[in-house]
Amino acid sequence: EAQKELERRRAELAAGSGLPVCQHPAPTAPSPTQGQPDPAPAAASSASHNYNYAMLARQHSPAPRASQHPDTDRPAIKTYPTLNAAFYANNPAAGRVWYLLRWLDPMGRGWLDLAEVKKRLTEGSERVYCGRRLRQILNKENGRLWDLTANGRIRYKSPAKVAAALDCGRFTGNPVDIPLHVFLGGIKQVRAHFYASYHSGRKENNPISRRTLRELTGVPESTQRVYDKVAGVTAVCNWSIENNTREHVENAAWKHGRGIFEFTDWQGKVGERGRKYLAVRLPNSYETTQAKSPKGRQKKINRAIDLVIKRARGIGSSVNRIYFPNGNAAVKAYNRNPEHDHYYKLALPDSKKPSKLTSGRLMLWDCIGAL
DNA sequence: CAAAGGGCATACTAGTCCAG
DNA sequence: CTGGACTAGTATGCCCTTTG
Repeated sequence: EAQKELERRRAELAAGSGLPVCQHPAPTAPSPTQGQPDPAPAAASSASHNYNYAMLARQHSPAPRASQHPDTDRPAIKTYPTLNAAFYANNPAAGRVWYLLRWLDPMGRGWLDLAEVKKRLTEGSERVYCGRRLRQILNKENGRLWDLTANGRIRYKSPAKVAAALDCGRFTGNPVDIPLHVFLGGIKQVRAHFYASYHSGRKENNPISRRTLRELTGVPESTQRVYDKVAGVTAVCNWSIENNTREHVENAAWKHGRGIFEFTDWQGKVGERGRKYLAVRLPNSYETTQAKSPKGRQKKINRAIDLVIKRARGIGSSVNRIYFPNGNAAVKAYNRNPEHDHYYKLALPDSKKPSKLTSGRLMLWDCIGAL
């Protein structure tokens, strides 16, 4: 049946060597404008703006928003993690379509011929839905993510407008490239990559607990693990090393409860070989295969969002732990404000031997405890 | 529109483990 | 009642997608 046919096509895409995608406005060459502000206009910007951007795009030829995925050399779509989280929570299918619309409009005109869109997304190598399903999605988000106009066009909205419509606030972190084939795959894959982009867009991949991730992305812990596998996110196990003087033992026990355990440093990563330390497990940190994308127009988008949404900024909840790449930075920060636990990286991770526990890497941290 | 099948997301429990 | 992650299994119900 058609269901099977769809499965087959997706399997092909997943196996995807070569990927016969997008012959026509295909942004194949690496963009010379990469790293420059993204010339994609806000969808609702004036006609003259559109004209200028179009000229610009024509001069520099390749697509403004689409870039090559460095790992695979396959085409990718620039996405915004904040938006991805909002799409995830609201309507991932529509989010997928919105990104694909931008992909299908490499000039960034802000509108597309509806018939053409339907054709591309329901037939051939970019097929993601059957005609009816696509219609449902388009109708449902009409006025929110795009406008279906009387003259047979679809005018998709700018990132800022979409952010306002979804009420997701300012864009944080870096934009993230998600390979095109992900958008052409199953909805699970799309959701997984929307989730993973949170990790990819973070500036430092410091430890962060599953719980916090749930609060930030809306993805429950068990689902995060599933998505990690789907989207190629790997967890790094983090342990904090405490000194094992009597005073410290009591201190650590008081602070961490039963979470402490004894760590024997056979390899001499911390000090002399074989010495024993108290250790505490910190939250995982995560590594992804998705590539960061240049910030481009993000500042402008955020400014536009601010015109719409007024919202308090800064750290909302109290922070207990702060992470630093090295001891110097931690000490400096600690001297400024000793009210938090300051952690810094102790040893380079052992990348050779995956442990039973993590099936991945291990990172050791030292802690300058809060006063 | 209605229906249907299966995929998918999610929650929950229970238990385990804490370098190689 | 202070850690945090992971696995596996079970259960449930929604959603996705297609079709009649």
